[in-house]
Amino acid sequence: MQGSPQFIFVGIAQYILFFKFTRIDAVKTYQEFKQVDYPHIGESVLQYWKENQIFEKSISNREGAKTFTFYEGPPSANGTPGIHHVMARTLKDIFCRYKTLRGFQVKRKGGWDTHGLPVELQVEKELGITKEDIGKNPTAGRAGITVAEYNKKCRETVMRFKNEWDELTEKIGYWVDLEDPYITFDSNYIESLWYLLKQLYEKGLLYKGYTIQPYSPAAGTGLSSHELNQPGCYREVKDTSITGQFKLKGQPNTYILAWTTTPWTLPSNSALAIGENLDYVKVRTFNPYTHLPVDVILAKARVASYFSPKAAELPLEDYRPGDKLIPYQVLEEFKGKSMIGWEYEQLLPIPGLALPHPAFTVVAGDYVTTEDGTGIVHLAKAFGADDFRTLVQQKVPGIFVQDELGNEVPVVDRQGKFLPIVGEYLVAKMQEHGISAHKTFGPNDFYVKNYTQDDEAAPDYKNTDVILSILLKNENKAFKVEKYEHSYPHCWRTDKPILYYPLESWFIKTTAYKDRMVELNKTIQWKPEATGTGRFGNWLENLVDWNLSRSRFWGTPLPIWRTADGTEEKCIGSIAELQAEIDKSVAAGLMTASPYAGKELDLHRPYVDDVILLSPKGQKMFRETDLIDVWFDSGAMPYAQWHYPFENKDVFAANFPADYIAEGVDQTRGWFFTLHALSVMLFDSVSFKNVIANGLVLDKNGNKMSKRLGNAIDPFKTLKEYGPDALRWYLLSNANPWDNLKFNLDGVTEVQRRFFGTLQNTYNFFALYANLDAFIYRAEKAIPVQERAELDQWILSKLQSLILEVEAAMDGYDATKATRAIQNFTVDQLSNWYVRLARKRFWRGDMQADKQAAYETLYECLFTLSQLMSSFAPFYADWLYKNLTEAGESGKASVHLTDWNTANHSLINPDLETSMDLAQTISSLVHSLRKKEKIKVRQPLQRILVPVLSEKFKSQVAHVAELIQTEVNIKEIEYLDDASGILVKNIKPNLPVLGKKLGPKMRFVVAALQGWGATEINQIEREGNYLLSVEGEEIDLLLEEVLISSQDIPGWSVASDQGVTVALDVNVTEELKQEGVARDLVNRIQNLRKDLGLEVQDKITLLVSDSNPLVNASIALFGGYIQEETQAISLSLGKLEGEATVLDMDEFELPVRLIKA
RNA sequence: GGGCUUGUAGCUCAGGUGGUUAGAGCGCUACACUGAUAAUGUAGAGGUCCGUGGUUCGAGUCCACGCAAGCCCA
Repeated sequence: MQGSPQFIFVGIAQYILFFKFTRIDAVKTYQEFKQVDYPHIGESVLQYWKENQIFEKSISNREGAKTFTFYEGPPSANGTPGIHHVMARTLKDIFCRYKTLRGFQVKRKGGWDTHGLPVELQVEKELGITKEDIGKNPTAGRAGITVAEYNKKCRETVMRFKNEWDELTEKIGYWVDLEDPYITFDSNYIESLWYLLKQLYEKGLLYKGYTIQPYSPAAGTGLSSHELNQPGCYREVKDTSITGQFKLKGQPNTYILAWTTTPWTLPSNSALAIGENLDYVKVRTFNPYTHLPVDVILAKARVASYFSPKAAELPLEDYRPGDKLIPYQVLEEFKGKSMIGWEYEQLLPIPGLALPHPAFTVVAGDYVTTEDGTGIVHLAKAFGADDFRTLVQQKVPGIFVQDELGNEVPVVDRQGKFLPIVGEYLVAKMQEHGISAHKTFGPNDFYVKNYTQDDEAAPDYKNTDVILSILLKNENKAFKVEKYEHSYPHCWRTDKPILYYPLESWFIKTTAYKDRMVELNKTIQWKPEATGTGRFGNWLENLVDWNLSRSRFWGTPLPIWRTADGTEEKCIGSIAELQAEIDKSVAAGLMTASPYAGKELDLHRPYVDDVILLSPKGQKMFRETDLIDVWFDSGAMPYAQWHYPFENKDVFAANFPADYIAEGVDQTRGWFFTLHALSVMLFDSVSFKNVIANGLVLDKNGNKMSKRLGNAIDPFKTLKEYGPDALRWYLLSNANPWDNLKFNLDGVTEVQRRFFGTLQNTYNFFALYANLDAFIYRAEKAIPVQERAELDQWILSKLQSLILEVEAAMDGYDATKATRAIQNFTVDQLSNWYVRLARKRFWRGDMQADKQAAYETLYECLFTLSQLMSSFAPFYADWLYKNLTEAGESGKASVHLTDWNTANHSLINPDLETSMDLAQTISSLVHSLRKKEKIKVRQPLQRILVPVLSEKFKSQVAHVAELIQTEVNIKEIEYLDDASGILVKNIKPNLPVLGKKLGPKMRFVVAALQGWGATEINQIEREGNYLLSVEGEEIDLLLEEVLISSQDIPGWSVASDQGVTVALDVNVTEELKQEGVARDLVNRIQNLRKDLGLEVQDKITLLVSDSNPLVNASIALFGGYIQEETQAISLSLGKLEGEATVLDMDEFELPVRLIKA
């Protein structure tokens, strides 16, 4: 090596390096690492990125390039981040990094979700107050807080853990712009929202309507679901339940039975719901109250609850009115589906409450069960959320009347009593049926629950439900009436039962764009696909209008002002418009001054509520007090993050729609929907083209992580122990991100050991020898691939295939495939095969072409890997990249600033890859045989036999013969072809091919082939076909329809796998034995060297005891080899006197003396 | 209750369009290698492919009905 041109060249490079980096170990151009501290790599690379602004450069470098748009779904910073956030954020990060390498400019604006109920609840809890206290003065015994103070507190709370979030984001290497994030409480952000709301308003898509909510007539207020979940709200109560008889039209004397625990809703019945897949029966029997014969319909599974089994045998004709047992007979059975559309007569035909078709028909309801009742559910549109939704979807009208303003109102008023229209009917019916009660009822006295403090213990006490049930019994309209104990929600303030009641809300008419949303959804690539077609697609198919209203305090106010009578209203679409309207209002004298005069503009409550505007007709308009759903905030981020359209119109245009977004699958009806809905309604576009909906991160036993149970994984602790790269790699490679992940730290350890450890070993191996040989990679001086060894060509071929595989996976948003492919290449191909077989090339001799080629090949593999893996393990990849490139000074400042190296197709050599596969298979088979025969690999053997059935196969094996020979320590490979005459062939049907041709006749042919011998096989091989007679039919069997293999060599011990068969010649000749001893000797001396602590390059002298003829013969023949391997400058046989080491040679002992030269 | 997802070795996961003997890694057992060495290799054991029916010459794969777990919605 001394004096070679290569050395001089390298020497200069080192010289330069010495001064540039002032390294102490200046001879070493590639850094070597004994142990690797992965967390430290994460920290130091992060530091490097910060100091050199690598993230900023990765974007500014791509100025003018095609854009790849990513939208950040804003997290809420009022809680600390968990391990599942690492998953979500990693998933977001990798595709942005990948696309950057592929030449796109990828801007990623961070964002924060700041409004909403969770924030408010947290503040309520911390202040020890409830919703009732907000906006009230403190009074005796109660806290109180102004809306202004309350919202101030919310604003403070919501960013409380921003620092933790930012820290996590940085430490896991999620590149997103944290300097200039969008914040949903920002005035500019809200202004954009107002603009969008006004767009919807002007399209007529914003309207005020009803939604069925829990309502307390006693308190006169709606209750939120969280108020309803307060402990003690649900109580066991006894209510009158009625099974009503609804008379069918077109089927004489036939009734549908439907059960309700709220009889007061029966006057509002307008449909009946069945379960499409449930079984129903028609039963002939008698009404237990009127004793009239009736045919009734109910779910088959409920028959036993309505009829006594003892009565089943009784003949119908024997029934006498008053009999305890009522006979019954099942007439027919059918599926619920067949009942859809059946018409029935209105149960209570109250004058003025008639409805047109399709009212009073049977519809399908997905919530119908056979757990209680009749398996048929009575629907009253005004008084049940399910009822309302079903009837809206089925376009069935509900029972409502018009109030004096022309608005539709239910027949129960806000005090919880029937309107006179029902009251009058009931008064008349009570007279008609002679029903007496504890008091005289007037038309205005029918409260649906006891809201009037009536004494329930009073004699003859009857509530509205009871009165209704009596009259239904009398009119042959009730099949069963009984007290029923169940759990029913009560108002936490008044203790009175609540009603489900239609309350006013603002809606976005998403249903108007349903078809378009469905259509555009089909253009989105969902990962996994089923979330798009199923979960999201089905949701769109069953879309209802978006209820926008929230009766809360901390959120985006609805920008609609209305007159008190609701006849005039105005929607405000910008701050400027608001200012102008305020000015008008002030000029008209409605306000003395603008509430914002001299103050900072805050569009939140309570300030915006102080604004009174002037209507066109000169009336006062007040803001509708509702806030809007926070999901509108986040769904509008494509526009509002840029303050569109007030600023950045061009930026928005260049970044809409997103190419890619990712969030948890729980966002399907949340962010994914609101993004989609708004873009379709406002821009007739999707808002994202590709989306990954990731699953949950569970603990290792598959349970939900929770801080309370203590099974939550702390991301910061995990990062500290394992570093970011192994963690990210584990999250991505272990399972598809859309499946739930059972998070197990052992898995992270495994990734670290198996993948990163192996890669690191490979790098260390390279660095160690490259430094010894002073090798530095120079692309321009590299040896052309076709001039390199076959092994090099092979690994480079594999490498190109890997690049293609990673590209395909990443272009299809499949990170798991990509990471697994990289890992398999690194561990199986590069480390366990290439490096192992090529090792000797690195440590032998001078720096000739073969050795240089080996270095270059290994370097190119590692270099390419650093780029391929950089999206997934950004810290380690950059560190590896820097270690590889610093020496040559050829690299960029970071792997993340490089351009993607696409695959070189000309280097892909499928034949060579097949050959190498064969080498691996054959080696494995020989190992297996050696084990079976108990002959260790160190013992050389003469030959293996390989049957070859084609020339191609033979040449493919011959190609890698030397490799196999070295790998399994044999002298030669002998090929057995047809001519040898000793092959035993096997024939099997090629099933996929033959199955299509033969179908049912297959099994006869399969049976026939099993009986075949050499004659038949030879014939079909010779002639290309064979006429087979089965079941009296001639079948022409073609050669390509069968598979012929050789799995046996008579007289030999063989092993087979994947159609390859190998036999091993186990005969150990004297010379082979001697060679074996020589190798054993080398092995023992190497161990001795190591025990003595000798360095690789240390020379020794060796004296071997002249005591064993086998050893003597071995040394005579292989002394040179032994000396070379053990770096012995002398090797002599003789009598050992004094100090000697006794080597255990398995079969004998051998004293030697080893002295360092 | 509905929609969707998942169920394959002790554990984590692969298994286009149905094809004969269902694979990998970890773990376990044994052995080998020893100039990548706190590294590595090889082999072995380990399966009712959640269950039951069905379609088919043939089902882990397709269909139906269940069971179990999870998410979302009621």
